[in-house]
Amino acid sequence: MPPATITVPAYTMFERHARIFHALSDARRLRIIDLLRGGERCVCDLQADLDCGQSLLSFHLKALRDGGLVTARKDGRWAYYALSVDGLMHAEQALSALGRPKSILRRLPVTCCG
Amino acid sequence: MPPATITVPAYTMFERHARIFHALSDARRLRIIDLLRGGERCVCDLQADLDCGQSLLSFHLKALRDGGLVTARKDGRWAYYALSVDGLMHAEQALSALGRPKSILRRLPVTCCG
DNA sequence: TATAATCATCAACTTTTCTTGATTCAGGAG
DNA sequence: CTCCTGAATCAAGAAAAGTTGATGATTATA
Repeated sequence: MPPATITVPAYTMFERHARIFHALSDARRLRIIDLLRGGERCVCDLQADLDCGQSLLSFHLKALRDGGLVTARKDGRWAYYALSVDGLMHAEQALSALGRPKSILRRLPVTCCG
Repeated sequence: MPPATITVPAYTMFERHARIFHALSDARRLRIIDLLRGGERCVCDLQADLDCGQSLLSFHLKALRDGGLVTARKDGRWAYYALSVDGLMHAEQALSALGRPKSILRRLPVTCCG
């Protein structure tokens, strides 16, 4: 019998980064992040500030978790969310890489057409 | 006759930033940006590297234009795209603002529940 | 002028994401 | 245990985004 193999979805770097930016691509989620800039908050507290349904908020918090932008902590029957310094750092690194020129040679005018 | 008024859609800062991040939220678009890191490129050239249909590429280039991440220039029958330094800077500013603590006072533990 | 090439846009369709309301689960209070 | 509350998850529908192929505008080339 062959050894058991686990098939891991092979995400490219572009897919990983796209996932992070997707978490940031919604105005509601940016508002949530803005609220969390003030420090850790429980969900019911966020709900009051955002004036949106509970399940909708939960949906967006999940999107932020999946993107690694926030961390969740349960205490009793409350859930506390906070910004993930690591996640934000990854996002900044991904973004700054996009603007970095690839190589001085490649920057020379490309004569593909015309 | 009352003076003509132009109704401008009132985008919040969050909506503007969400639009920028949305442009970055797709792996294909990140690949395009990566190709443009090497310098300005015409569409037919990009198409060869991306191995995707022409109208699809055009669709994604439009998304990048709308997000302000790239600039387009027409020369004869060719269109040349390049990274927008301004656009990338805006994105970086938007992102770094998200991580900046709002105020020392607000960082004190919030006692909303429990 | 006629032809072919580049690229944007449109229409139709598929897939993904968002939204809402209901259900479920876990923990604390009575 | 039973009831209530905070929060995640599910199911179903609405909205948005992605994909494909066709059409059209513009411009170089024969």
